[in-house]
Amino acid sequence: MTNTVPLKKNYEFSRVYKNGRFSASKHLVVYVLDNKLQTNRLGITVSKKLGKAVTRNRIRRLIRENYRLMEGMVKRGYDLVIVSRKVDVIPSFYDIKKEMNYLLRKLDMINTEVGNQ
RNA sequence: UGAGUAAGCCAGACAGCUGCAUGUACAGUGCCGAAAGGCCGUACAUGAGGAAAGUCCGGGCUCCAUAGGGCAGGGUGCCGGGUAACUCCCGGUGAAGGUGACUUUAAGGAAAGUGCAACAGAGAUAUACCGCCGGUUUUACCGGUAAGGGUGGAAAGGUGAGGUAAGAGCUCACCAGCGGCAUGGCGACUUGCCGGCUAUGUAAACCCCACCUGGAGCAACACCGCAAAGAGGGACAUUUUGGUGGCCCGCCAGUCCCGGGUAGGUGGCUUGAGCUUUGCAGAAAUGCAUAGCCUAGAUAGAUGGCUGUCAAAUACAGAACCCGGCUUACAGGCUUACUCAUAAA
RNA sequence: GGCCCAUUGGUCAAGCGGCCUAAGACUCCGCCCUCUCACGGCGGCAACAGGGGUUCGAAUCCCCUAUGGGUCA
Repeated sequence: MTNTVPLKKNYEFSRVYKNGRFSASKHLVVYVLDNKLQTNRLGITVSKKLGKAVTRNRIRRLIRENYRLMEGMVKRGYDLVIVSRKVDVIPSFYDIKKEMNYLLRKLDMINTEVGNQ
């Protein structure tokens, strides 16, 4: 993830929740806010209500891997927060991929020239 | 073959592509920096568990006094051993359960004292309702009695015989309980003999006895930087205030509180009561010796993703200062020893 | 990560080991009152987080588990 650094502080998350645009699907919610930087900042939220440490680690890793694979297509200069919603079964890699692609396109975050290559 | 008991082991593997963290090496005269150094890149090595979990105990470590005294509080509770220590482990004793292999066991003291024992029942730590026996002023009283009935979790040892007006440890035998002596054992205790003739239960109720126990926790603590403070207001003057924690003493300091303000970094952070092999001691837990090994260390938090093969494999579950235990969760598979039943030889 | 606390009807809650078949209030249901509704009156349904242990007897005492919450930089 060469163009992305982690989003760390609680007040940074709060700013994105309060001021940013969002879009939701079955398993995910994505928040986006312009950060006026050269890089993107990514925060992943998996609530303790979703399960124990192994389950939460699994979801977080799937989200992170999918973001890594489509990072080249995402526009730069934004703060992103991806929240996992409560579900009964852990979603698969391809579910996450499909939903993330859909949500980022809906929020106009995909760089079309790179995406068409 | 079936049923079971005990002890122990494994916790998907391999291959390909592609990511992450740490360490080591190398290079670019790339970027930042005064420098030390840091960032970026490539290669290689290593990279979660038997419970990492719950936080129920015990320690190491750090700070508070070098952890001191007394009271209070808390914990443990058959005996011996092991250990750094333990509410742990091993072996044994007693008791309970099982045909058995074996399992379970908070198992000191009720004769130091206090409390409690609802309802039922005549009576609950002492008693006389029905009854039995004797007597009389004969249909109800008095006396004796605790065999029998009934109540209860528990009714002043149990069974049998003698004895008696009827009965009773009143007497005897056996059993149980208590005390003494002896035997075996380090000991819990066992076995035997003798004695007196009876002592409700509850201590996971207060308590007594013995032993242990200072408090807090890596968000401890140490250092650096920024900011703040050093301004202002208030308290105290050694019988006070704070460190100090449930209290008192003792010790230490000369200041302390309010107000204002608080988004950083480094160390602690992994070589340790460590792991593996062999030998010796021991019944075992464990100890000693020898040889070899280095085996996660993150800081929004690293082990991931996809594909293929194996009959199937997403069981429970993710290190956060580190160890020793306990408890709880758990798919499937394997090994060893033993018991019972049935059959065959 | 560490240290603490709590759990009783749908909700808020009281409860000396036996008087507990568990107080009370709100809610809900039925009846009465009223022309009707509300208020009021009468009656009813409904709970000790789960599992072991101690005890004659446990909501209460002890242990384990689950869930919820607080606090520390």
